[in-house]
Amino acid sequence: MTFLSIYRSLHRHYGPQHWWPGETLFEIMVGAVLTQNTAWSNVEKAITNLKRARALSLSKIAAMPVQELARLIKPAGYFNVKARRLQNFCHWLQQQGGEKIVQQWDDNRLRHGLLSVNGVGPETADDMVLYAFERPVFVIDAYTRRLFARLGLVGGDEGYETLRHLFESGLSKTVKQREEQVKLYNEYHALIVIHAKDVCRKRPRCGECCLRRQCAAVE
DNA sequence: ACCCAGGGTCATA
DNA sequence: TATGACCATGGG
Repeated sequence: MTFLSIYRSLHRHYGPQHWWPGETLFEIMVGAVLTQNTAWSNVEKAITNLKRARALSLSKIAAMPVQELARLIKPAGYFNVKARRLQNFCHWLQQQGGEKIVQQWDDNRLRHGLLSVNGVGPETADDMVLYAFERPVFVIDAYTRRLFARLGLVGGDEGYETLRHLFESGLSKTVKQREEQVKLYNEYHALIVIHAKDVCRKRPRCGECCLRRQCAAVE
């Protein structure tokens, strides 16, 4: 089995996912913070609240009292933490001159810039880099670790960057074009998440295919 | 009633 | 470097 053959199997089974759910670049970035260790259905409620309050914009979130922001995003959980994180991120983005400026940066500068924000870790940054800015980085999340550890392609306890490079180099042998990489990484991560949810709901704690925390041999 | 989710930070050793 | 505590809502 290879990284590419597994992708093909997932794609054949589930079909294209067209991620990320979100209408604008900014909405995708907000969603990336809100979905930290949280079910997407809860994030949707929070985003709906922001839209209804006409608060889903860089300037609004940056200027809003943090308490008010926390109230709006409450359904997403960890609302006090995430309100601070969202504002940290928006303040940073404003200081850089906004999306249009940051969009012109090269991949590495963009990634490191995002990572410099308190509350934006590797996965959140890469969600933004891949899905909002359409740059070729492979997103590593808990499901990805568990699934590929199960399949025996990785150990599972590697660091984030190590894993990311394993995936990227494993796929770059056949997919070399930058835009093709973006599409592939985009679909691949989406398929992994869909697959994990699918398998887990069907067979909780089966001890074999299930990717929940307690099922997985790793962790 | 329990398990967990598309993580990240901070304090401690 | 590596653990552990902490954050919190809502669905299965």
